[in-house]
Amino acid sequence: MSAKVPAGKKIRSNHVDIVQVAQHAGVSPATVSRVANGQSTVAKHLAKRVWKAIEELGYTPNPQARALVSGRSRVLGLLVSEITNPFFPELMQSFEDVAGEHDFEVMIGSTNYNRERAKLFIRRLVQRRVEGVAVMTFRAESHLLDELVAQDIPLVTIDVSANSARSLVLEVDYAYGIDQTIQHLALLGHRRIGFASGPLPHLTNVRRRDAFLNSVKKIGLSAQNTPIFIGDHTFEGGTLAALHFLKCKPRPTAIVCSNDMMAIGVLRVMTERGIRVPREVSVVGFDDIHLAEFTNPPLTTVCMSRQELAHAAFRGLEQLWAGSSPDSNNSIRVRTGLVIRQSTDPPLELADSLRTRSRSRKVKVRSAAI
Amino acid sequence: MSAKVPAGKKIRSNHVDIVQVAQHAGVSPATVSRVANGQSTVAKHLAKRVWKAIEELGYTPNPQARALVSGRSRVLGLLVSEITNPFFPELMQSFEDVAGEHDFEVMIGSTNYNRERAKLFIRRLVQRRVEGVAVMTFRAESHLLDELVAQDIPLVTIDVSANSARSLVLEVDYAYGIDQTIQHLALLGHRRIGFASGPLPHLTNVRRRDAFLNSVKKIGLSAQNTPIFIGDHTFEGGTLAALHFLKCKPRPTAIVCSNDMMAIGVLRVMTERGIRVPREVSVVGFDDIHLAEFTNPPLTTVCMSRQELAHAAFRGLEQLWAGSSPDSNNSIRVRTGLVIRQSTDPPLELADSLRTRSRSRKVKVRSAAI
DNA sequence: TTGTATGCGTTATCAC
DNA sequence: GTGATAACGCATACAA
Repeated sequence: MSAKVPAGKKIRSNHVDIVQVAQHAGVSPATVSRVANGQSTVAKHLAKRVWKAIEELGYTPNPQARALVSGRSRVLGLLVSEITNPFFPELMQSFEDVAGEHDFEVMIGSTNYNRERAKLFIRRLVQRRVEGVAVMTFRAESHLLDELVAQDIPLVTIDVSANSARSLVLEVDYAYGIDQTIQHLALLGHRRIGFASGPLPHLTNVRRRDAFLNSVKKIGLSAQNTPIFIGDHTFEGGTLAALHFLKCKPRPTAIVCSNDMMAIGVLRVMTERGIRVPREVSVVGFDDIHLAEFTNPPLTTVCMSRQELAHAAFRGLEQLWAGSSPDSNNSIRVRTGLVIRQSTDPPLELADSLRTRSRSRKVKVRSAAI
Repeated sequence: MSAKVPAGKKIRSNHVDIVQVAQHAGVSPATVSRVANGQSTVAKHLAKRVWKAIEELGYTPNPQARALVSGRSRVLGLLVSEITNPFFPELMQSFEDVAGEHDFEVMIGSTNYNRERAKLFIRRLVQRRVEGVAVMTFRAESHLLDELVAQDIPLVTIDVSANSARSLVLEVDYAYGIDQTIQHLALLGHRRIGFASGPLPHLTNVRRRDAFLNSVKKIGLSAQNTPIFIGDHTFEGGTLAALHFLKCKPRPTAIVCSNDMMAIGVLRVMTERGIRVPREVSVVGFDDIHLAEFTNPPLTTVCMSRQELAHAAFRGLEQLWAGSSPDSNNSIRVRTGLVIRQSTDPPLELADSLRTRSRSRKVKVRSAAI
């Protein structure tokens, strides 16, 4: 008979529930549910009353209950490589934004190139009953995705396909931006262009390199004038690439990098050696990470729009939910485009005759593309 | 009597549920629940059998059902300023990691300094019934948090307190790192040190500035030798600050910035003007964002550990859940510390006599602190 | 068109 | 210690 309440136990939420709303509006819970879910089968005057009650009571449906009964969690997964790589934050934000607009929550995880870590995150994804996951990792860690595939969870990947009927791959059109790059360099007068590649086990890097090879072939450059260095997409890899190209004879007058971090590494070596960029050597990156605007000089680079990527990924998921036939067009294209900043100029030999033109070009901080 | 199944309707999950496990193990669902939740009141041999069944069937409890009945969503909110600011990704990752270890999911949102956006995110947080939120935004947008406070949701903030009984503020010890900085500069021989502040409406910036003022006073510098410029924590703000200090007479030999982005802006101006850093002017940042290692030269800066911040935030939430008395020690301290890289050197006047020492110092890429 | 009743998968409250 | 059974808040099949 003690009045003692089990401390901190019955702290039931102060949230209004559907029954209260129903009473307040003088209708049944079912009707409230229908109104809240935008079903048109409710009489106008009733719907109005229900909305009023909802407003007045500040009712917000309990997502857990909703998920439980509908079998749909309204949670998505987003897997990225590493969160400290400046490429990804924008992607994450864009993806959260689209998802949010469609009333989805997103669980974000980064592999940090660590299998265990990825495995753990993926486990949490399936436990949370995600309705789909965007694998924005540019890597073929397909066996990591097995658990997802086994659960038949819709999957959107980049470049490399998961082996699942309910998956779809985003095809990045590397060729377009790289073509622009090479033509930009050719126009400036460059005839010896080095390429700093990423690790070739990864399909994405093979594609970037092949696009490069293809583009330089188009403008008639020989293999000896298009040396390739295999790096690892890190800053250090960039420094190594720079040192490599510096030793090449003849030395390339322009260096195209497979990502921005390597380009930044190249920039550093050049600065340290007193080699002026772009006067003595032009440098081009890839990705257009936020940072590229703040390097010294600002980096000319190929932009792969994170926003476009994120939107494409979400659209892909939608297609999968709609059950698009797997063999139709289950790939979505994502474009790329050159952003010209200040790390490219005519090669030294041609510089004087073009100096004026080049200087005027430098005025614009960001010449848009895409 | 048609066999036609409402297409795509009854796609009930293929997840094993607690009842199946119970049957498989020959016990009641309640027992399975107890085992799964680690209650010690279950007989050993039964527990063993249950675990076996769980393994064999690959059972994972449905979080939605769990949340529904327990009233605990196991979801946390994390609010940051802007995701493209390199300070935050690491913070986000660390926070997700701690949270994950404790079986919490986290919803991440960034304000982008946009009220509407923040408002929207916060609404989603309360709809999702988050059990707590970390407001890592360094800003006093307290009225934005009203909705959270009204719902009595535990809140952890930085520097500035939310007006809620269930909140707690992380006190960053700016003074420690800034003291180290000034002493480092003084040791190098600097007697004229400029400070590029962030916008002063924000308490965090006031604190940083005050810490600076305090530190320079300690080494006996006059106000005229410690000019202050009020910037805005952006790259552009940094360039403005640099231009300002360049015009000061006497010109400061060292510039301390309230954050790294401004320092990077300073670096840029100096490079453009042909003023060598650190030979002619030393530059120090604040935050130690990832990027600081890759600037030219690598930036000496004050590190505020994102990991420490994230852990502190989570600990704070735990304290709040435990119901620590609000007046006890409801503030948690976070340390800072100087990371010496290569953007600081003795001032030009003293340079020759110290050249050797300075060069040897340059060898280490990252001299740790904290 | 509206209301009633059932079930989603789990934990909590009882008896046993 | 263990097992029935009743919530949790909602959507929905079905009855009205």
